[in-house]
Amino acid sequence: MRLKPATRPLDRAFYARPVLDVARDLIGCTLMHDGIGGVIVETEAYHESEPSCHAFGGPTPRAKTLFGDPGTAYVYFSYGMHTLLNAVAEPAGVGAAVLIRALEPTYGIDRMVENRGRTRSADLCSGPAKLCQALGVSLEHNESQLQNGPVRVHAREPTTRSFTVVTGPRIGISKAVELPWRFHAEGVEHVSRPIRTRVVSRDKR
DNA sequence: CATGGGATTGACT
DNA sequence: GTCAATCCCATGC
Repeated sequence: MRLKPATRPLDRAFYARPVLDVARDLIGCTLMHDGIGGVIVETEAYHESEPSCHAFGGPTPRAKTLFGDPGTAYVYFSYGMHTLLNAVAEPAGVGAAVLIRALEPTYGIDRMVENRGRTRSADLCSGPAKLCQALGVSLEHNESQLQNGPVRVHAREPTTRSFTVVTGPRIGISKAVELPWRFHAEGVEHVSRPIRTRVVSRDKR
């Protein structure tokens, strides 16, 4: 059993691309915090041009992070109790980010169990708030850098199996619900909710 | 300053 | 399937 990813963190250029590309390509990469982490299996894209994005109303105090440098962590508090983690994408000045929605638990699983108060693997990181709790990601990490900060995203590891990426509508929003901006690895049980979707990338690796 | 709405989750019918 | 918990932040007066 490995203790940490063998690959380097993704660099700023990875995030400085169209947010849909970043969302798709984050599938299969590894999210880490404090020795705890897993393979990203589900993401959603948000962009200032559509009303479900927090950047839609411009750079308000909360949303200003979204307009910052690509690769910045955007962490915010939702429903009075949940923390959600995003990776800021597109060039600085454009408000866009990728919500990390689910992981396949890989590193520090015993500590995930501790943090979550659940034992089943599929209950540890199968949701955007669950994975933050499992990894200990909190509001303090807002505006930290994913390339070299406490929370990092590593490039796809050679040992990660190949998979197909599928896409469909985003979850839990009330505006722009029709956009197929949710991505996940097909057939993975660690997603927040399986969906009927179309294939965008087959046998990715 | 007062109000209302969530990019969710877990418990329950 | 339904529903409450709980608080930051955006909006409006």
